Amino acid sequence: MAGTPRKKTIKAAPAPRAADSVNRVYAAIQRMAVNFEFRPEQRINEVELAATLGVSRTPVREALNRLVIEGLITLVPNKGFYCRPFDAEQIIGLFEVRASLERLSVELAAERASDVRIAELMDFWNGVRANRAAMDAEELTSRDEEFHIRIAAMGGNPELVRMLESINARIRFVRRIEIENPLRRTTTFDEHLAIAEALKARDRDRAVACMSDHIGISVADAVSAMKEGLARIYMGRMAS
Amino acid sequence: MAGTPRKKTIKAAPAPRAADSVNRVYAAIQRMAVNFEFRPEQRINEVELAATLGVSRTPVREALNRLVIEGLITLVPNKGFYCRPFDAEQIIGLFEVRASLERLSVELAAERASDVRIAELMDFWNGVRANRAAMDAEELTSRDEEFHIRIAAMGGNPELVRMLESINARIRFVRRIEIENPLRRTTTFDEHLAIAEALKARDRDRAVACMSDHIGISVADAVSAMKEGLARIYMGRMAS
DNA sequence: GTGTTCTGAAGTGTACACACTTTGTCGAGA
DNA sequence: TCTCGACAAAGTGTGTACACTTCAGAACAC
Repeated sequence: MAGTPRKKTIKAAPAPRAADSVNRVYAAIQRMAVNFEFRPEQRINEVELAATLGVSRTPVREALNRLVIEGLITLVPNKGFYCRPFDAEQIIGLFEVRASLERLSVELAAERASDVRIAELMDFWNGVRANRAAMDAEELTSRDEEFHIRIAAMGGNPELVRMLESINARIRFVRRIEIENPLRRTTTFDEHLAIAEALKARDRDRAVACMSDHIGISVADAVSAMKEGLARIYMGRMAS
Repeated sequence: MAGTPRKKTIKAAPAPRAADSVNRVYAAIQRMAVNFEFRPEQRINEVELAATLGVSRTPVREALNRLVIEGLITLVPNKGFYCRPFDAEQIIGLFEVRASLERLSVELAAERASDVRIAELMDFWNGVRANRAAMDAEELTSRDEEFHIRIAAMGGNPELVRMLESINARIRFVRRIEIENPLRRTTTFDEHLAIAEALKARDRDRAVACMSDHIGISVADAVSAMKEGLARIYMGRMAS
C-alpha cells in the first residue's frame, strides 16, 4: 500500500530509491514463511522473489538474513536461502519453550499488572467471545495471540514479549489449524477467562495452573494439527 | 588470519570474491557488540567498519541486519545502525527470561538426560573446578555458560539451546564482571555441583530449586555488576 | 550399460555506483 | 543575537555488474 508518492523526474533515472524497501520486503517474506507459502526446504530464488516484490536483490537478501536469525529461513552457503523445514520435533520444542515463557508471563502479570490492565484484558476477551461467530480461524488465532501477548506485556518485560512473538510466528501455522477445531475453540474461550480471573484475584499459583493446562492441551493437540498442516502444504485444496 | 589462499589471476581482477565474508563479518561484529566495543547507542559507520574488516559494505549490512534481530544492534531508518543501548531494565528482563528457561532446562534434563551425559557434566565441572586458579574471568564465564548449555542440550530441545545462547550473548558483558567477584566464583562452583547432583539423583524439584537459587543470586548481583560495566565502557582503564 | 570429464546455464556472493537523506556550517536578514 | 535558508559533506539505501559455485546433462571412455 501507500503507492509511490515520489516526485517524478523527467529522465527515466536509473534507480530512484523506493523508500523503506527492506522493511516492506521483510514483512512480506516473513508472512510467506510463517504461512508456509514456500514449501518446506524449498530453495528460494532471490532473483524471482525480488522481481515479485518489485525490488532488487539487495533488500531481499537483507530481509532474508534477518529471517535466518528468526528461524523462519535457513541459509546454506553457496546454495542459497531455503524455507525452514517442517520439523515436528522442533515445533514441539517451540511449544515447550513457549509454555515455560507463558508461565513466567502470568507470574509477572499476577505480581505487577495494574487492576485496570487486568480489567481491560477481561473486557477484551469478553468482546472476542461475543463476536466469536463472526470470526474465521485466522482472525481468532490473531486474537488468541493478542490475549497472551497482553498478559506478557503486563509483566513489564519487553524481552519476554519479543520472544513470545517470535515463537508465535513459528508455530502460528499449526495453531491456526488447532483453533479450527470447534471443541478446541470452546475450551480456549473458557480457559482464557479462567486465566484472567485468576489474575484478577492475584492468585499467582492458580494463574500458573490455568495457563499450564491451557498450553498443555495445545501441545497434545499439536500433533494432529501438524498432520493436517502437512496435508495442506503438500495437497492444497485436496486436503479438505 | 587465513590469508587469501586463492588462485591468483594475472590481471589485478576487480573483486575476487572472498569466500564466506558474511559469516566472518557477522561473527566479528557480534563479538564487538557483545563486548560493547562500540559505545552504547553509538552510530556504526558502515564504510569505516567495512574497511576495518576488509570487505565491502554489502556483507557488513547483511551481518548487521542479522544482529538487529538478535537484539545486539538497533536500526534507525535513514540514520543507520547503532550499538544497542546499555539498558539496565532490559538486562534485568533478560535475566528474568533466562531464569525461566533455565528452569525448563533442568526440568527436561532431569527427565530425559542419560546417566552418561549427567556423569560427563559432573566430570566437566569438576575439571573446571580443579583448574580454577588458572582461569581468568573471560574463560570462566565461557565455562559457566557451557555448563548451563550442556544441561539445556541434555533436555533434547535445540530451540531452548538457541534461545539461551542468544540471551547469554546479550548478558555476557555483565556476567563476566559478576564472575570476577571472588566470593561469587566460589558460590558458583558449589551451586553448579549442587545442580548436577540433583540431576544425578533425578530429583527434579531439587534441581529446579538449586537452579533457581543460583540464577536468583545472579540477578541480585547484576545491578552492581552493571555499574561497574558502565564505568568500564566509559572510563576504560581508569575504572580499575 | 556405467562411470568420468567437460561444458554451459542458472544463481549466489560481493563489490561498486549513484541517488537520496540527514546534518552541520555559513551568511544574510530582522 | 537569533532565526532561517542555502549549501556542502557525510553517509545510508538500493540498484547493478560481475566473478565464482553449483548442478544438470552431453560427450566420451571403458
